Amino acid sequence: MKYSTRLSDAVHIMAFIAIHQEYDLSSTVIADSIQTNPAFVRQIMMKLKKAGLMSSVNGHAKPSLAKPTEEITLLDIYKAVEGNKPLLHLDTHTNPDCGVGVNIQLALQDYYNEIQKGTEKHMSSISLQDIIKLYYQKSGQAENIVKVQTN
Amino acid sequence: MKYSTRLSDAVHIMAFIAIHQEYDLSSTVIADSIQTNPAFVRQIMMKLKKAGLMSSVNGHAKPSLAKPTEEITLLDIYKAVEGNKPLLHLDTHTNPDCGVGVNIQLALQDYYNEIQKGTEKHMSSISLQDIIKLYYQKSGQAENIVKVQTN
DNA sequence: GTGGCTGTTATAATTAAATTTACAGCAAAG
DNA sequence: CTTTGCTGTAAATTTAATTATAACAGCCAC
Repeated sequence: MKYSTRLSDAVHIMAFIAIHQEYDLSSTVIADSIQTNPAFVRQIMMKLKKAGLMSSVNGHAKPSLAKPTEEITLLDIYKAVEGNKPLLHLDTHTNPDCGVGVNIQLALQDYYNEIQKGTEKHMSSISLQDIIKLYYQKSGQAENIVKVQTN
Repeated sequence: MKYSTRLSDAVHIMAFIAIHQEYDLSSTVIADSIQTNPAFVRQIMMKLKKAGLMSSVNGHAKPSLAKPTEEITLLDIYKAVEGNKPLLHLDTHTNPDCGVGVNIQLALQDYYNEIQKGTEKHMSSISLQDIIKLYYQKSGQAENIVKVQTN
């Protein structure tokens, strides 16, 4: 399949909203920045909304974050758009008549779960605010602009 | 796309070889355990071989591990079969005319790299021996059988 | 030499994802 | 109260990474 870029796109959307709170932000405007189409943006936005990370009103092009950027973590966004999809995937099609096949996968599962937990812990330590701060560093803008635009 | 199960299958193959060193292990026999086809098994085995994790002789159905199971890590196997494929994927199709789009993805990349490094460190701490040990626990067999079969 | 295997390539089928189209319903403007 | 543009949502299509399959040259042991 294609690689999923939902997490990246969702962060993009959230950051875009945080940075441009003063403008009208239709799904079309956001889609133009991601270079995708509005329906896809709306699909992701609905997942973020259902996860309690942003809010919006039907027919009204003014989405807003539901919490301060410091309180939204990368893990929150990951869970919102990817659900419980793990990073590593077992092969669940092994031969059930082969004890080795089944039990090796069961053993692997324990280690995959451990890895997943570690990664999620790491993701929960990164906030949207951290990402936006780094974004401003990357784009060479002054730090005080961050404060103006995210309040 | 489909989810990649190459890592799981590669571990399966390595463990299978470690556990059944006394038998002839044609790609067909191994494929039967994973319930896939021999050519796919051979493709993965070649990657493991090129990474220096196992050895085999053309025309001879007796593959063997190139190192003791304690010295082969999950990261070694991951790198062998997935190369530098990351776990999280940036959206590289954002609008280049939109500064936000580009710089948000650049900021994200730094955090993704950090996460990747953490995960790889974790994977490098898990050995094939660990997985095989847990496999024997899962299949309810005595620990001493492990020693007989992996020496 | 024969049979069975590995190593290798090329092609098809599968599957998860993104894209696109479509439309019902809401909100604000006139 | 009608128009316009938007959101929310579902369905159908296209794209892309993967697995599956087929084919065959070359090696090994008998």
